Amino acid sequence: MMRDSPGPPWWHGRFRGRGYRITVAREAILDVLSHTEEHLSAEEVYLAVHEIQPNVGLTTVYRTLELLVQMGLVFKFDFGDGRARYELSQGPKGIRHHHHLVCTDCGRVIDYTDFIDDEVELLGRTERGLSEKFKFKITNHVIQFYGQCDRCRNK
Amino acid sequence: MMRDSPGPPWWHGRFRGRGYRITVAREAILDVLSHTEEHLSAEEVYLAVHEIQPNVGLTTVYRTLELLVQMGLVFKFDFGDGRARYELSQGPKGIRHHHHLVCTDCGRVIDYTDFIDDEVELLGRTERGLSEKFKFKITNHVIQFYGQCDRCRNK
DNA sequence: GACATTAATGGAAATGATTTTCATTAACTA
DNA sequence: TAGTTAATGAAAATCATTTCCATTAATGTC
Repeated sequence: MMRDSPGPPWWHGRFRGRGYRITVAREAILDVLSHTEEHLSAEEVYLAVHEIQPNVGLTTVYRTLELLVQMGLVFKFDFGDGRARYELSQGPKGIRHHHHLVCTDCGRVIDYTDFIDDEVELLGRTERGLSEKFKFKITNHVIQFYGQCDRCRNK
Repeated sequence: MMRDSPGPPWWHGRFRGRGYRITVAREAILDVLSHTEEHLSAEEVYLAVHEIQPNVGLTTVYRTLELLVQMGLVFKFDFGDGRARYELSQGPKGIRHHHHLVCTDCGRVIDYTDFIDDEVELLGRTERGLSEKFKFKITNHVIQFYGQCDRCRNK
């Protein structure tokens, strides 16, 4: 994996700009999020953060994740297993934009990037149309497919 | 509003075919769902059902909604307000296929049918591609846009 | 139509994710 | 370095959803 570049993390500016403080807890949470490929739940983030900063509480993790979602730095998903899942929306490395394929039997989630270009193109067009018609300031979208994965189908 | 056609409701066959019983509670729940334009939560369905059949419990509403989702008769959505929302997926009247636009400030949800044809076309194509590549049996999809509605923007 | 079988039900209790409260701590600013 | 106040953490509260289990009622059979 690529080594992190030196100097202050890319998101410091985003925080300072809005008057948010840069704290140990926030550093740790963003560190965890930017070093995983998975769709972590709040508790999973908490456990991972605990390895680095044992005195960061679960409450803070929830609060911070919510803040990051509001700021647009993190996407929040519902894959139907009763807990929210979080994912960095972008980053210095420019995480590849993807959508999700969810198995309704076992809960497995597959990130796919195929067809993304067409999807993004259509979404952009739709977004512009909807913004105009309904006077919405659209900031985000979700596309997900649900079904049964191969493993579950052959059970 | 159009009067319901006489004879047994359209969904009786779907139930009988799978060996599910036709009960008072299920009749009432489907009745409520097929006479609303809204995205009801389980509790809202319960309250509406209570008007017709006061002895149907909340537990049964949850169970039935889950069953209907499994059967594909009902769609379950998460609009981010902490409770699931349910909507008849189709019906005798062939409810217009639509997608959702959600205000992240006030929670308002707008159903839109604009651009639906293009969306459905693309989704179909994507669905076929994904099914093949990942060996998924895709049964459903979700598209939603999030943003700030006009009212909330001018506050 | 009465009967047997068993799916379906409902109320209470349990669960579990997320939020609230509030006293304490630690970033930032002057 | 001190003052201001946003941020934190632990415990308690919330609240949607699920589980348990004794009871009821839908369906097929005689």
